[in-house]
Amino acid sequence: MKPRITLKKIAKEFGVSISTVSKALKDSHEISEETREKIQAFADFYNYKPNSLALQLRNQKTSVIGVVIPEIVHHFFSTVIDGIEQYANEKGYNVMVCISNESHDKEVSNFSFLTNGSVDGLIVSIARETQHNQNYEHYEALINDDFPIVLFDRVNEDLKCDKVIIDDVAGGYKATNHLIEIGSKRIALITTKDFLTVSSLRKEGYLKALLNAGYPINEDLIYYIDDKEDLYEQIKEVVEDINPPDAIIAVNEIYAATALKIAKRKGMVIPNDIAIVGFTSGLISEFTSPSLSAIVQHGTLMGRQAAELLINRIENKAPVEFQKEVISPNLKIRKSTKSSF
Amino acid sequence: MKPRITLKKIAKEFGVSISTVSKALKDSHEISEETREKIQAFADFYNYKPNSLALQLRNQKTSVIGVVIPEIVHHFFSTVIDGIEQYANEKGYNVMVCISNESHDKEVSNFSFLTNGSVDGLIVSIARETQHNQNYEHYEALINDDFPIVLFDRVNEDLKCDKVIIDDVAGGYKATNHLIEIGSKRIALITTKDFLTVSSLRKEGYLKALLNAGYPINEDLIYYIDDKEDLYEQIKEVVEDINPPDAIIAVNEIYAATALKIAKRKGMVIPNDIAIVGFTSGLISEFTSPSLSAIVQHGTLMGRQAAELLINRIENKAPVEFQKEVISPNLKIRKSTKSSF
DNA sequence: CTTTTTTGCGCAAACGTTAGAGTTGGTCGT
DNA sequence: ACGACCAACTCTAACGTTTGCGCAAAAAAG
Repeated sequence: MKPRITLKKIAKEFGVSISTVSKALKDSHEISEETREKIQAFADFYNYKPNSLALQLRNQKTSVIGVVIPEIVHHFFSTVIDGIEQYANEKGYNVMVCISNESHDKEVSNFSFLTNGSVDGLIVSIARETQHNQNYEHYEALINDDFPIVLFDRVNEDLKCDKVIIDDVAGGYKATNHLIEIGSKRIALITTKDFLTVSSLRKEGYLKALLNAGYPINEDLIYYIDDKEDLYEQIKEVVEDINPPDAIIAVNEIYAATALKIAKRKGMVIPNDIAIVGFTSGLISEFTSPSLSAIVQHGTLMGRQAAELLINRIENKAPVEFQKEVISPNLKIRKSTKSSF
Repeated sequence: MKPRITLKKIAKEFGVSISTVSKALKDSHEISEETREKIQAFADFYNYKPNSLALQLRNQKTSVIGVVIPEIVHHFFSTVIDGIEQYANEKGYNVMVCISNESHDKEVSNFSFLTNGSVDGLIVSIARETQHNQNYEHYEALINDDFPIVLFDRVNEDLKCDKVIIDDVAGGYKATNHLIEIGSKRIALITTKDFLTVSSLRKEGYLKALLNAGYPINEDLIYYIDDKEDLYEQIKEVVEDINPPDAIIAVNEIYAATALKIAKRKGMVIPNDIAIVGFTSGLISEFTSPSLSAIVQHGTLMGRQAAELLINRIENKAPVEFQKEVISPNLKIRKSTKSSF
C-alpha cells in the first residue's frame, strides 16, 4: 500500500510549516489566498484526507458506535443493526459490529477491544452464556467508569444503564390471549431450556393470560427445548404427545415453523387441529403454509431507539437518570391461527 | 464518562517518566523489579489498557477490516459477515461493518470514512447503483494506491484486486439441468431487471444448460422483476401466463418462495404441476411447503476466504498477482423439485 | 518618519503510545 | 584514582492532526 499523503508531506513540498498547510486546507483567513490556493490544489490533486485516527486521538472522540450482539445470522439482530446504522449515520456516527457468539469470553474481549478508545459508546445484547453464569463484571466496570452503554432486548435489570426492551410479558400475553379468543383450550408453550430473560418473560405473559382467562396452568404443556439436542425430535414430542395441545406458542420463529412442519406432516390441519403462533416475525413466517401468526419485534425501531439513547448519552443530551424504552410488540395474525373457512 | 487512565497519569503518580511506566508495564529489564511491581500493581488496580487509537496511529496498523455490504438484513450477507468475523478473529483482526444500502453515494462515503486510517483493508460487495451507473472511481482510486481490497459476490471484472465469487454460471446451469433431468419442458427464469452481474451470470448458466440439452430458448420464459413494483403481482403473471411454464428458476429465495406461494394458491401441485428451484438457501427454503430446492451459496465460506485473501494481502503474504477464488455452488434438492410419490 | 495595525506565517503543545539513544550514579577492577 | 561497565532511569522522536500564541515584516496611520 502506498503511503498516504499527509500534512507533513505537503508542507515539505511547499517549504512551509505543517500548521500553514492545516490552516490553508481549512480556509483559514490567516493564510494568504495565494498560498491557500496552491496548497488546496495540491492536496486536492493528491486526494488528501485527514487521517481519522489522528483526529480521533486529538479530539478524544471517534464518532463510532460499538455494537456487540450474540449472533449476526439472525433476522432479528440484523434488523436491529440496520436500525442502529440508520440512526447513527443520520447523526454522523459509524458503527462497528462485533459478535459475541453467545460466549462470555468473546463478549469480554469484544468489550475490551472496543472500549479502549475505539468507540464512543456501546450497544449490547447480552450473550446467553453471560446471562447463564451471571458474570457481569465487564459490564459493571464500564458502568463504573460512566462509559456510555445501552442494552437492548437481552438486558439485565441490575445494570445501571440505558435500555431498550420489548415488552415480552405483553408479547406472551397477547399471543396467548389471541389463542384463547379463537377458542383454543390446551395451549402449549415451547420455550428454551437456557436462562434467557426474554424466554422467561414470554412465559410470564403466557401464564398471566391463562390465569386471567381462568384457564388451568398445566406444567405438562410447557416444553423446554435444549439447543444442544436435535430440535426436530424435541418438537415432535410436543405434537405427538398422548394428550396433544390444540395450540402452540413458540418463543421463536424456528420453533414455530418446525412445529408447523411436523404437525402438517402428521396430517394435522392448521389452525383447525392445532393453531400456532411464533415470536419474531421474520421472513420464514410469511412463507410457511399456512403462514405463521407471530408477535412482531420491531427490530429496526429498537435499533434506532438504542442508537438514539446512546448518542444522547455520548453527547450529554440525556437526563442523568437512565432511560428504559419499552417497545410494545404486536400480534401479526396470519393463517396459522385463523381458519381460512 | 470518566477519563481513562493513561501512562502519563501513572507516571505522575510515581514521579517517574512516561517511558519508565511504559517499559515497566512491558516487563522490561531496564526497569528495577521494585518499580516494575508497584507500577504494575497500580496499573492493574486502575485497570489500565493502552489506548487503541494511539497504538494504531503509532504502529500505522489498525488490525481492523472494513466491510461494505449492500444490506445487512439479508441471510446471505449476514453469513458472509459471519465468515469474515470468524477468520478475522482467528488472525487477531476486528471487523467494522458499513452498509451501502445499494446506494453509490453511501458506498463512496463508507469508503472515504474507512480508508482514512480506520482500517487496514476492505472487503466489499458492490452496491446495485454502482453496478448500474458503472461509476467505479472510488474503487480505482483505492486500487491505485495499492490499498488492500477484496471484492466478493458482486464483483467487477475490470477492477484489479482480489476477488471471491460464486460460480453463478455453474449455479444457473446446475439448477436448469436439474429441472431438465426431472423432465421439465418449459423452464422459466425469474430474474431481476437491474444490472447485477450475478443475475446475468445465472441467466447465462440457464441459457447454457438449455442449449446443451437442445432445448429452444424462449425469451417469453424469462421474466424480469422490477424491484420498485409489487413483487407479488409481477410473479403472479408468471404463474398465470396463458401458456405457463412447468418449472421455474428464481434468482433469489424470495422470488422462489413467492412463486411457490402463488402457485399453491392457484391450486397447483408442486412439483408435479410446476417445479421450482431458487438461489441462496436461507431459512425460508426449508420451511416452505413443499420445501424449496435451491442453489446454496456458502456465504460463510465465502466470508472466510475473502478475509483470508485480504489479511494475506495486508500482511504481504499474498502473491503479487491478484487472486480470484471461485466457489462452486451446489444444488440442495428438496421437495419442490422432487415428487414425494 | 515613527508608531500602530494588519498580514502571513511558524512554534509548540496536546492527544497516548513506543523504542532507541542518551544520562545519571554507582560499583568494580587495576 | 580513573576508566569501564552496569543498573535504572529519562529524553526524544515519531505516528498525524489542530489551534492558540508569538513574531516578523509589511502596510497603514499618525
